[in-house]
Amino acid sequence: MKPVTLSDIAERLNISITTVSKALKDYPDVSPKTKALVKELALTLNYRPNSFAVNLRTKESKTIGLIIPVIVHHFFSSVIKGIISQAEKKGYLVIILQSNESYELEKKQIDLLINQRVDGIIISLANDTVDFKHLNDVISLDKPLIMFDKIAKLVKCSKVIINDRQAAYDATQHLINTGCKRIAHFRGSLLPQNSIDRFLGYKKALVDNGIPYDPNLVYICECDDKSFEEGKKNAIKLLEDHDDVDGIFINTDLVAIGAIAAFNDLGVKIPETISIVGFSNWFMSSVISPTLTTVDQPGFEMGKEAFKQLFKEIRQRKNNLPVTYEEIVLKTSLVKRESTKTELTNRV
Amino acid sequence: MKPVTLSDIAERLNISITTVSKALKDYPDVSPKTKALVKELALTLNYRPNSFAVNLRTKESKTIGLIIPVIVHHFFSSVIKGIISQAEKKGYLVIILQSNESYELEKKQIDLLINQRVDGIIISLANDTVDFKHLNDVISLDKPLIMFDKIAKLVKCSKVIINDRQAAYDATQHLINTGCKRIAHFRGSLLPQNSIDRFLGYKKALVDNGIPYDPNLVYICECDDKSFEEGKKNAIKLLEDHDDVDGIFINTDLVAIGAIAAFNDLGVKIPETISIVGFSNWFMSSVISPTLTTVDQPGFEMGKEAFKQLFKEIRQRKNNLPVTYEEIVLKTSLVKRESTKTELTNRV
DNA sequence: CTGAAAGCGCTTACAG
DNA sequence: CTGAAAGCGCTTACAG
Repeated sequence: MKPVTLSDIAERLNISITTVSKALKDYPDVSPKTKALVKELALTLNYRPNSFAVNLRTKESKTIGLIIPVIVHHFFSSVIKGIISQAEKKGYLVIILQSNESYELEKKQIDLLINQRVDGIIISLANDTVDFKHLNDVISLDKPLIMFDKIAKLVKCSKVIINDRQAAYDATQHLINTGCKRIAHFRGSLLPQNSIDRFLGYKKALVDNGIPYDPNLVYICECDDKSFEEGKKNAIKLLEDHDDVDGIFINTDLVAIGAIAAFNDLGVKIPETISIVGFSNWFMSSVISPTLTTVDQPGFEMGKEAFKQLFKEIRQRKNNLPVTYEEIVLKTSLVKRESTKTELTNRV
Repeated sequence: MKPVTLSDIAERLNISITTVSKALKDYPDVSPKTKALVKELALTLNYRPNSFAVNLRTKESKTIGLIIPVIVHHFFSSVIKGIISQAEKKGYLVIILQSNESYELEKKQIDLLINQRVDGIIISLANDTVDFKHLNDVISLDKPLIMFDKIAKLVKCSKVIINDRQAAYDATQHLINTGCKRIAHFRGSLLPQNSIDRFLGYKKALVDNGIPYDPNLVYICECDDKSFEEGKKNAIKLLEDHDDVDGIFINTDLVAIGAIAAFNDLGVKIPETISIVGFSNWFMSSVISPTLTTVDQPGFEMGKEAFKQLFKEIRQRKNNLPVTYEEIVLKTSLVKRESTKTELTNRV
């Protein structure tokens, strides 16, 4: 059964394709009578505009692309949900690709999306990403690009982020306020901006509180598929290397949960012997034992904001208005749970 | 900057559009010299075929649609990953929609995808879905449709599932083998097929072991956003209603984790007082305390198989071959952990 | 109020 | 080996 076209309707009603097209789109210069006839027939024939033809004519696909490092991931799947829900409201569909934290794949996927002629792209960078040519390509093609979470500061486009440095500072300050004196940090890979910023926030909090920064207390965890294992491994290593550590600020909840598992196995008491603060507030963190103190990162809202900004820029470009890049910084908060002690009162 | 077209290349080289098109697609009837020239220029101009025009001509979009009930969900996000990874290999992109377990939304989304003219659709039904007209519409438009996990038995299309009944039977049998005599069941909503099948498996295991089936021991949990809370609530209720229960088989891990949280709070010992078996093997289940015995459901593989079958049917239709619907049943296994006791040996 | 016509950028059957 | 031409199904500026 071939799909119904405008010309099928035109033929049946003995009018022109032009008029059918205009009637369906409620142009003011079509008589109400004709409109009614056309619309009725379109309905009974179950007419559906051929999106391929519409796209070709309008040069728009009402589709956007999303590239994320990992899908099976509480934070990122929340972002996906935020983007999709917002896109749907505006009549946009979302094509999702997973870079697997690989720079090479990410480049290929950007290319795929450009070829597909999506109306815009939202991306969170792979840990691997060392070069931003592929991103600048998108911009030079005048295609809206929004980065979120793992961004590249040097790329000129809008960004949706949190204040990673401040959030990390506050998390570390909390450890200090609860009496920790020797605080380690499990950081993420070296390249991602947020991993750098969280590290800097940790360091600054120490220094501001007169605690010497000791690079030996900083462990790197590759936050990919094996985050949990990395957390376990590094927790054990930390204990061997530095048995005087009494607190750890950890880059990601999943790594923190690995550390907790290791400490539970070894009989190390949390928070009495070692306090732990994570980052992201995965759902899991509220149900493990002990529950994890962590930074709440609003994934769903970040997704929503990312799409909203993208939509704004798509419209601006379409109307030939100047495009303004924005840096949208969302609020985070520290969720205090069992993995840290109560803050001491009246500290100076 | 306008995108480069075939005619731009043709003009520059003073040859026809036809020849350019054929050269780029390596038609045998173009001279090697011309091919080389065309390909080189295409490369330097960074030519990208206009997918809208290609789609219009070929009537294919190399894009498929995926509708899932929830995205922030370990099982479903694993399926997404499986589908996307497989689709990418075959050059297909995936548009993802979330039905939020709503029948109305699901209907709208099917319509959206048909309008978008995706090459095929993969779906797991919403709990709400009572009627299958929208699905039969897809089929009558001769568009490939694959259902997975939450399927409708009556709809004639390929399906990727597990043997829910058998898996539930085995899970319940395990509770019996570990000495449980009075076993409750937290089931899912009434409509979904897998929720029904898991219930039937539970029931059959009881009967086969000479344990009377008691409908009062079956609690319904709406497995949506609030699964965890539902698990908590029902666990408390169960304890009030029937303090002699010594085992529970629970429809979904997240609900089971809620139940565990409630029992931990109340000081009810797991598995000594009550044993618990979940379903799905979420990552979380391996890190909570006690770790959860559960049925491993291969989400990633289900996604891969679903796409493979879809791809097969797309090809069959394209080549006017008869389309054969298949029911692909993937293996599950019971993962025994701390929430159940060791099986008694030499039982008859 | 209606419609003929051009054109979006491709692909492909056909002629030479 | 090359190319003119038709056509995929729309939209829209323009003429009447």
